[in-house]
Amino acid sequence: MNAQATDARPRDREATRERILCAARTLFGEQGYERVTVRMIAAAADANVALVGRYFGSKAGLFGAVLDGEPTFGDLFGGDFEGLPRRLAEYAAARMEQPPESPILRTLERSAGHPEVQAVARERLMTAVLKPLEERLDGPDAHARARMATGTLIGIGAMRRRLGPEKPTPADVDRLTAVFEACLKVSPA
Amino acid sequence: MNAQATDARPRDREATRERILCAARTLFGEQGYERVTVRMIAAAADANVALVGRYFGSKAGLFGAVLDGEPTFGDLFGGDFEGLPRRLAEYAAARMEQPPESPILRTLERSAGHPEVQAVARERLMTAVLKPLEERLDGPDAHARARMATGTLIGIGAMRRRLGPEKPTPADVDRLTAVFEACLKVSPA
DNA sequence: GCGGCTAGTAAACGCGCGTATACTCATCTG
DNA sequence: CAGATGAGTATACGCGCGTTTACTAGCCGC
Repeated sequence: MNAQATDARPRDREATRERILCAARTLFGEQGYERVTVRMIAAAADANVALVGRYFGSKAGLFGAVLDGEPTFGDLFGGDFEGLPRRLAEYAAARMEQPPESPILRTLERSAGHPEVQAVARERLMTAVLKPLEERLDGPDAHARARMATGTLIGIGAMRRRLGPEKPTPADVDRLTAVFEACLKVSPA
Repeated sequence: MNAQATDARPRDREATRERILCAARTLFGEQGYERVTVRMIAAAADANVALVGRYFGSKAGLFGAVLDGEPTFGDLFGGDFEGLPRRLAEYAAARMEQPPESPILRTLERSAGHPEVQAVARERLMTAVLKPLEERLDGPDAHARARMATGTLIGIGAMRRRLGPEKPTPADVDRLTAVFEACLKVSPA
């Protein structure tokens, strides 16, 4: 038997790269860009620190790669327009209840820091959330309405982060639905 | 005339302390706890770095002193309950338009970082915003409703920070009013 | 079987951070 | 005017960060 099974791992650039990316996704999602160090990521991925630099160029590059891999909100926004506020409400409620894996919003809302990352974060926020939502909206003020709904989503996440998760009641989901309806409505009352 | 006016400053412990505190308030409000260094604060206050330590014990202590000096939201929440959503909307709209001085929300929303500061930030968010608002609300779910409105306020600030300020139209204020009404209403629809 | 490409490693570099220390000198008291 | 007090200063310490460099060793084609 060649050495022990514990420290034997086949050399595999792709697999290692993937481990690093996965660890980064989790940690960035949990703690945001600034608080996560490349050493933490490397340790979580059981890889060497230098490999982060080699495979992703820099910490910011790795962050960008993480964002690139995040799913779009197409499925959320895609259905019928009538049910959109309710779907957003249910998504937000789910986010309220438990720390999510590491969706784009959480990562972004946690990474207000380095200006280097602000650019990529803002660009991603626009292309992945704001723009798709905006394109779903008819009538005037589509941008402002999409912006308000996005802001509400972010705010709910921020609150959960500050005050801890909270199990939403059915009344909460109803209220959230009303809030998103108010956000997206063309002319308020 | 004794010496030049440019580099002559009377030795005044209180005044210097105040300059540091003021600079910290501005910088923390603009950039958050993590991104602001004590050297930046000292430079902005035209004071020596060591004085920060001497007068406030530590960076976290200085942050706490800043939060202590921030105004409460009593005036916003204090008026008639009917007009509360509109007042919140107008406040949020004003926040959308231009970077505010350094209100508590901005400081808090920017300081998600160090756990040491998280505690004081959360406590402050609760005592200065969430609790006062919650106490203004009658009926069930007061906590959830206050939480949602607070989250919306934070979310709007977060959006402005990400995407830049944007001049809100009257329609935006109307929409915001509707959103806050939806947040605060006892039973949605 | 062996040489070369390259995945993976170890260690260090330079930097900026928060903080602590030792000092200078303006101001006030007698 | 002389001396004490303490506001203000200059500087260094230790640390952890992102990054880089020089090296080791596993795999693959010949």
